[in-house]
Amino acid sequence: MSETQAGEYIVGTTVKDPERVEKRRGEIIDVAVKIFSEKGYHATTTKEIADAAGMNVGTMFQYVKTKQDILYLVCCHIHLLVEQALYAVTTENLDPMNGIVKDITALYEIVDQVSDYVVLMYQETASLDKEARRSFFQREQRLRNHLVKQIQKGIDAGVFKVSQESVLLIAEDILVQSHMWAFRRWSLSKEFTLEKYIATRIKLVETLLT
Amino acid sequence: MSETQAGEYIVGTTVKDPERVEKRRGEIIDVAVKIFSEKGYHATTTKEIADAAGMNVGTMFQYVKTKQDILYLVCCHIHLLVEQALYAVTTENLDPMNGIVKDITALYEIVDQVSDYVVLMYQETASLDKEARRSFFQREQRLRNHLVKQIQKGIDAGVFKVSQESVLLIAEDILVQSHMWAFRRWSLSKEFTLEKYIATRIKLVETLLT
Amino acid sequence: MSETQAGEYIVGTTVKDPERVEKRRGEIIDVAVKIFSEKGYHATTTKEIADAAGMNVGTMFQYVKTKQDILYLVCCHIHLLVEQALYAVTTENLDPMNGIVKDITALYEIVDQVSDYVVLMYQETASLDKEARRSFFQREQRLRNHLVKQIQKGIDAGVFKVSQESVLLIAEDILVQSHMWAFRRWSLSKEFTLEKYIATRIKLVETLLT
Amino acid sequence: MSETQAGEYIVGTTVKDPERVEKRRGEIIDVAVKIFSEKGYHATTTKEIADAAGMNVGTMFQYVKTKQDILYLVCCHIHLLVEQALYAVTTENLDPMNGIVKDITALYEIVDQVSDYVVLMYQETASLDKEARRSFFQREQRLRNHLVKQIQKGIDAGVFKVSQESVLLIAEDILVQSHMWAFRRWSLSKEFTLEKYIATRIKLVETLLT
DNA sequence: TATGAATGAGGGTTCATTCAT
DNA sequence: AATGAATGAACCCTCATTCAT
Repeated sequence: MSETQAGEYIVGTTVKDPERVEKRRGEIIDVAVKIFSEKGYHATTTKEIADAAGMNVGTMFQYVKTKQDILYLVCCHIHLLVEQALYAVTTENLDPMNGIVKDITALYEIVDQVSDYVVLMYQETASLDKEARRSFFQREQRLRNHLVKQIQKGIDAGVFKVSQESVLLIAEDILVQSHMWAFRRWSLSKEFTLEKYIATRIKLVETLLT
Repeated sequence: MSETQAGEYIVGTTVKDPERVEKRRGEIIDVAVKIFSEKGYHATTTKEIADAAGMNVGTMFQYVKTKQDILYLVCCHIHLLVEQALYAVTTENLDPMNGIVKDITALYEIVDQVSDYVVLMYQETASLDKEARRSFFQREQRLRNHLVKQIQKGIDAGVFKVSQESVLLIAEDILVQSHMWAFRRWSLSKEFTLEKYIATRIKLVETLLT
Repeated sequence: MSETQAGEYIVGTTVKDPERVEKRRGEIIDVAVKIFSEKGYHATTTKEIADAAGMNVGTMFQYVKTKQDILYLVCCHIHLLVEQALYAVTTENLDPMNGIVKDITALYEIVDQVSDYVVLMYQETASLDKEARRSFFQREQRLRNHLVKQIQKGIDAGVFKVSQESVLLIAEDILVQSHMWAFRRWSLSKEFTLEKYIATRIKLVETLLT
Repeated sequence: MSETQAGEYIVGTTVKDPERVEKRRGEIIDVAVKIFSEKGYHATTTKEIADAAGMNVGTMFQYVKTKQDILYLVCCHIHLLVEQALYAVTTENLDPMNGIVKDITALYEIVDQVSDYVVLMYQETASLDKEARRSFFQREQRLRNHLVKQIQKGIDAGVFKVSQESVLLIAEDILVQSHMWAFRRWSLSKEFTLEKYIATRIKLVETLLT
């Protein structure tokens, strides 16, 4: 019944101590995320990253096997930022509609905060190889499933009136529409502020769900 | 009142005969679109393109100034495929809802046909420089405005009941959701066929518009 | 008794009419001399020259066999400018010293006028192949011999008191010192105007010769 | 009072150990000087230099940023050869004329030894960009100033009778006339051996100075 | 574990020259 | 004689990765 066909992509290292790996990779990710989103993955040099991380190239390549690994770590990191922001909102005690509204708000706000990173994630995901990409998609799926569950709760509670097949699509839409705020900002920001965007979105989702 | 802030990005050439340029560029685009969508822009060599186009590298670079120019031509070409498919449907004599439905169907069907290219367009747009990207976005805007007009007609006819600010968003959504069928196919195709996707989308858009 | 060991280097052409060749080459030289002295021989493109000459590349290569031919023509042209300016002064009726002075003055003045070209000639002469270079050197020799004769006249007249072996060197010096005004202008112009340079030179040459 | 308008041109490197840089650059210069003077700067390939230096291209480009940097190093190296040969002669205890004679002899002898390199330096100096060229000229000026001082000593001692404005010109001449032995060897060697050239030059300079 | 010099294949682009029209 | 598109070898430089210290 598991939806994940395979294990997670594992980034190799020659370093034994897992804590050190975690810490060093954190340093790498922190700078890589910034440089990648400024110049793009391909235009960024491994040396550049190492320098910015205050680390030697050789050292960096002990915590990571390839440049692509860094991209994978970065993509996962960005995704985690979004995921954690979403999971941080408690919707337990709310009625379903308010729950969804809170989720959407949280989602769109975090995307707004890290929109450069979201754009990066969208564009450079293609530079991952099959394995890494699949593994990354699993994470994305996890997030969507969270939204599906939220909507399902509303249906089960008799509050949302929406066909089963629409549920999935609406969940996908909520997600993609948060990303849209990043990757179509060049178009949307001409007409919307974040607040107006969220408000309009919420109104539309209410129309759809009830 | 013009929405275009600047002229179109012009791809340079040293060849004087415009017809020849058109023809030769067509040959370049045809192969580049395929290779790019198979291997990605960065992984593709200019020589590879020239070879595939049955052309000398030097010759190719007379019709194009940089590798990026090829990408721009490719992106525009893909966009044009979508645009033309949309403009080909006649919705003149239809009632607004049927018009939108026909538009959506046409849009989603063409995206389905060229979905690899649409993904390419999404990902590699970032590799264009500012000028070229802006110029490309103008084209995208043109397409969205077409949808806006279609919706507006429905509103003016009193058939669609939707706030002014939602119009733009719905138009953007229709567009992005066509792209979604390409760039989230890995997720959507688990649950949807194209037909089911279109049908569900239409149902949702009917809910929204009426 | 001829000092030229071999014939002149001949620049090839496929065009029959010698007058047309002369005229067209004149057009080529006129622009090439300017572009070469602005950007240098290697940085200049044959197409650039053809364009500037209002000529097609193909056409140009009918009046010239290689790019180097253009350089050769240019070098000869520049040399001719200097030579003609020198030959234009009449020193027939002057006493030897005044003759030399007039020669020097003419020489230095023309070099001043075309100093960029002289620098070009000095630097790019090396880009000529053996044949062309030898041929060019013959022209240079011709000019030096003119000066040798002038000095000799002074010696024969009993006015100049200078050893036979010095004659040649002094002639070479007069020539090179005119070039110096071009190729060491970066140094000389800090202390000298053209007039002062000429005056000082004349004083020195008077010391040497008398 | 400083004659140097700006700092020295600095050749970039990514290698940290300065001693290694010195050593490796020495290896590069040694082969480049030879290849350049055989084939000319433009006709020489960076790979050719690296190969000849028993170095990887990539390695070479860690000690040098551009091909032009190699040319700059080469020009400076050649200039240094000349400079050091000149500074090596001790003229302290000699009377001014003998001092100058010793300087000239040393200068002309070293130029004779490295005449191919001197020609190279003359011709390719133009291929340096503004910065590098200016920096190179500073070195040249240093050398000339050394000669100026030597002459000045003679004037101060009352041995040389020569106007102030001539001093500079004579110093420049001594320098250029040493170079002449290289760049007009094709003409001079027909009539002079090095010894005869030096002897004649010395006689002329004596005439001028006393 | 950290350092940083070495590696070398490869990539985008240029340009003198030719040749069919 | 003029045109201008075609050719393709060649060039400078980069950069992910390794490995000896």
